[in-house]
Amino acid sequence: MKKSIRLLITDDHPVVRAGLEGMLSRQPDMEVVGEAGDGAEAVEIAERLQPDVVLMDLRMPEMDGVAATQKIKAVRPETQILVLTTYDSDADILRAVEAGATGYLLKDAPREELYEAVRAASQGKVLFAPAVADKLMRRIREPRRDTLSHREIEVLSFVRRGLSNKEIARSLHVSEATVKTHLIHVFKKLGVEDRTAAVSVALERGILQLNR
Amino acid sequence: MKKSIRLLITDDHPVVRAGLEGMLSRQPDMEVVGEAGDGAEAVEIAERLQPDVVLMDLRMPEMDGVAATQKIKAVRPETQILVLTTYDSDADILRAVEAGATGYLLKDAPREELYEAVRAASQGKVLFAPAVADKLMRRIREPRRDTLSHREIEVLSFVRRGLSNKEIARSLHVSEATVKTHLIHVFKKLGVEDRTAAVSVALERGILQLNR
DNA sequence: GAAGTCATCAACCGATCGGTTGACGCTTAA
DNA sequence: TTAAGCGTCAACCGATCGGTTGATGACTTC
Repeated sequence: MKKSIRLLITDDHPVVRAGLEGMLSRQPDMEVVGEAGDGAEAVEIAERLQPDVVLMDLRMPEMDGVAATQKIKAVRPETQILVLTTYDSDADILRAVEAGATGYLLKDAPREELYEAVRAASQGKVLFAPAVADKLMRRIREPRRDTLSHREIEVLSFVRRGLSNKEIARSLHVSEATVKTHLIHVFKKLGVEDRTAAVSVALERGILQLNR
Repeated sequence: MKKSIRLLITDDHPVVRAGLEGMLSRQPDMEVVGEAGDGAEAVEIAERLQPDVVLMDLRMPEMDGVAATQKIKAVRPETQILVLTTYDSDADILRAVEAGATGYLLKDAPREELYEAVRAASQGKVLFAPAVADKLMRRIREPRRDTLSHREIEVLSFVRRGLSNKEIARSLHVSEATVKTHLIHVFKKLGVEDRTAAVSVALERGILQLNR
């Protein structure tokens, strides 16, 4: 008899946890050993139960999926993290991969795709949802002109809140000229022509978040 | 023996459908008679199976939850629609209620809350998640200064895409002065001082959507 | 040590934006 | 019918923005 894959499910929605639990525990070669409702809980339980694969949501209270992934990987690198989320923004995908995720699935994936992904992850194989793989490929092909620096993102986040260049300059203790320079760079990188479109594109790509 | 509540589950995520199915069909007084993956399917199945309560997601391909709710209510008004979604934007809530939803729950609701909501809905009782009720109350208390007219929303959606006033004027076949007037009104209604903040606030409140 | 990126600043330009005031016709609600 | 809201437009103003050129120093990377 094959040893079954020990799973930890992490998601802040009880409905989703129940769904995953039901679907996965019915597979003969899988076993759900725990559930967590936020990132902090996931880290704690993963350490205690040492699952083979952690299914990880990204947006959660307390600690988000990326941070939790990093912590789990730091403590026990052989734990495989399979990100399962609604969001397919470039920024989310990249951050998850950088944090050490073994795979990236979208929640609208059909059941079979999910099973396969869990099995692949348990063997350390890297597997992405087709839509996600697409995004990654495109990102690699076109030289990423949209890698904003920290400062640029910081300035853009003030723009999002409706501050003028002058106000941003005061907030950051730099001159207005500096703010303008940053923004011009942002426009070029994002391929837009004004601040409003820049904010819009940044939100779409997940460079900025809607809440705060 | 009490007659059990006949349920139709509508959600584009297989995982969520499985979760709801598992949780609800385990309740002695409930029975899941069908599942739908989009709005169009929901309308079709609801007509055929005549469920007591339809659990309805809002954002779905083909036909969104609001449209599906309207159609189902039009054909068979005694069907109770319980909206179950991730989004709690004012605009979403209002549109759902206007379409005839009997209740509005968020997906992060605990199991018990869900069970109660289904039972309440089956009797035609109106039930909202606490967070949702909060939003509705606040909306009623503060005179809604932010009810944008159709035209204003239209103009704002062009602004979001980064068009200048002149370009918007051309697109809508009106003068630039008109566009400016609309925008000034938008700023006042949303309580902001420039176009970028207006877009940002509109996105937060669900007046504009990120995609398209 | 050269090349590249990043953050910083200055001075200047024309275009655009935000705001005001005032106006007209239309429809809906009070 | 009076009021209110909507959509349309004009003319005008000062402030802001987008863009350019050019420059400096710090820090990596090769």
